[in-house]
Amino acid sequence: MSFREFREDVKRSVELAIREAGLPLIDFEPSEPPRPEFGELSVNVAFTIANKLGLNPLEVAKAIGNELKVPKGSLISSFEVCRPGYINFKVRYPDLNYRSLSESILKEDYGSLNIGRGKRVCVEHTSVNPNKALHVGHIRNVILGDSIHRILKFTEHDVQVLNYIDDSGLQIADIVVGFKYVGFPLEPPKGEKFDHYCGDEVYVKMNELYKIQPELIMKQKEVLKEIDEGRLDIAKFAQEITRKVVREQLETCWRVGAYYDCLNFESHIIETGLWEKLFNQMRDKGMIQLETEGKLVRCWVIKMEGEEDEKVIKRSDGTLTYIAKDIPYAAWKTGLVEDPFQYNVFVKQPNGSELWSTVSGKGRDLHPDFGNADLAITVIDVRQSRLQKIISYILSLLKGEKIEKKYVHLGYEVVSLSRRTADELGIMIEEKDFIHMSGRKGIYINADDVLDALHKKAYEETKKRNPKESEDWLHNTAEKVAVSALRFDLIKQDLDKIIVFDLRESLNLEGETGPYIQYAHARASSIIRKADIEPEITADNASTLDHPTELNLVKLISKFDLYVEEATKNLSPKTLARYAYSLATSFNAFYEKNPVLQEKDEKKRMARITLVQAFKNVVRITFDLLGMETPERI
RNA sequence: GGGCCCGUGGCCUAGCAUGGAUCAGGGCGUCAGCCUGCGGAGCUGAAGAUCAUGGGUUCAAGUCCCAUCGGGCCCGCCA
Repeated sequence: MSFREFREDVKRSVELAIREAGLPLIDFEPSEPPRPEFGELSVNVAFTIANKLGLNPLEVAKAIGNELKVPKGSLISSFEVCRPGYINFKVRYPDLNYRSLSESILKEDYGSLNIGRGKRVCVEHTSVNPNKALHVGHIRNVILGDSIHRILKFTEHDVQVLNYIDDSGLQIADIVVGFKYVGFPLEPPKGEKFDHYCGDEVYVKMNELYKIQPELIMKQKEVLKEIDEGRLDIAKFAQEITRKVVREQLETCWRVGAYYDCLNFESHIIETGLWEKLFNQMRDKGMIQLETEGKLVRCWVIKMEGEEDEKVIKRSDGTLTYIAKDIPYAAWKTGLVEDPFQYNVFVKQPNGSELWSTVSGKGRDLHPDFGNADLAITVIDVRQSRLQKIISYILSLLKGEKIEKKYVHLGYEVVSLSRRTADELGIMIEEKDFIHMSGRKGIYINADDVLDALHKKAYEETKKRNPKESEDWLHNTAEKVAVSALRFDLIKQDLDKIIVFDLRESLNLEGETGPYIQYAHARASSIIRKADIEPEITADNASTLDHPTELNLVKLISKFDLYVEEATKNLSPKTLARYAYSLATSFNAFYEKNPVLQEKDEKKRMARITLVQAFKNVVRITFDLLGMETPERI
């Protein structure tokens, strides 16, 4: 928080000086200068003012500088008017050291903000069709959604995490046909997870079979209709299968540290009459029409303003399309309709929390409130952008006002496989550097397999460094390292960049990676363990921190809440991932140059110990916000 | 055909919503170094960039606007 105070000190005193100098007050933000000699903050408002008045920027900066007074008790140590027209400020380090370290040294909630107080948010993520296992691409979705939920919670939003389970689509019919009519055994081969088996074996093979035996497509349609209508036998069987797959998928999600509050089964949207209600509303408002001629005859369609084609929401055979069911769901999320669902606990999660789900028939009387959020965030890849826009458009029509601020599509680019990894998996790929994943075509790498490979590598590395530790401890630690490697790898870059996943490259645990940061944390932990003393920062010993690497680390720590704010406002976990990395780099630079335990000067030693402790605490909190762990030793 | 996104050293990437300071940050890879001090998953250094191209706006453009080229995606009675 202390760097924020410094920034406010700078801003306020400059504003005052501008007024004193009789210049027009223009809104500005102090920013960080490119070089350390220029201080810690810089103001370029002189350029804007000069431009407006047709004056020389340097003259304007000087005029402001002449009126500038450093307020007593502020964190400003000095300022200087520089060449083309900047006003540069230096921070009073001894004070920043003291304030920053005493705030950050132990507090669990250091850096938390209350910007979300009273705001109810639901985050929908994962939402993988329950006919297959999660591949790495899905993990990008899971960790994005999970990290955002953690960050929003940290900033005091009232967050609920939803996972939408499409248990009534064609892809479910595919595996049901496989089990019921093609004769795939219900039991997976020994040692294979059921979700892997359904996806890798049944689903992929069914899609090949349709080409050879077109009569199966008739079966597929039949089954779909039965599932939709909820007719006893097949529908019940489909339910059993999808729930079984969901349980297995959740294992993978939990493995990477993602937890949920509620599963929304698509079938319940029909069952509760929620779809019917929305359908009637849309029809009465004239938003949808029944086509009476043309190729879409007997379909109910919606036409978007400025769009050529209409979108089918109810097929001529009476079944519903995917988007149809998303409309009531979105309406429920944003509180446009009363909650029609019944709930029960689906499973107790490894973190101790209860995961609820919508249920058929009667659920529990007492349950948490779901839906009805001030802000609904849907995490889904960019290929869904158009559809999400349509949904948002429909919601706006239903509500009678713009809803863009309430219904947010958080889109991200897909994860593809590198040519090398595709080759190694035996996937044919021609002329391209990468290949997009496809569940149906069997082009993907399962998340569990990636995690297993990472685990194996991390295990070897950890064992080298901790040869005497138990197998249990080693595997436990290796898993934490593996998860941070994968999560960090998938969260560190911008959402609009395609990630070309290369298994061999991902196994490199050096450089800009999660394990690099965990390693720095483990080094810090080792120092604290050996110091075996209660860290204590005082105004006196804080002033002994004066090496550039010490000050740099203090400065970064003092800016934590500014990064939290940015990450929250932009829904951008990447910001915090980069922050964590810069903390670690900065710590390693400090570590290289400054002995802690060997330091002779007692005050200095204590100050450094508190710096190490503060670093440790802030990395831990940051990693926590990104769903990664920081073991004491790795 | 209509729409969206990307294009920064051999490869990957930050910076772009709020345009500013004659080193455009990192990482991987390559090469050369660093431990009788707290963990070498580390640190230091070197080589390597017409910020895709061409215009425009501006005192100032990697950042804003337009066009072009290259790559990806979306536009289904699939989800």
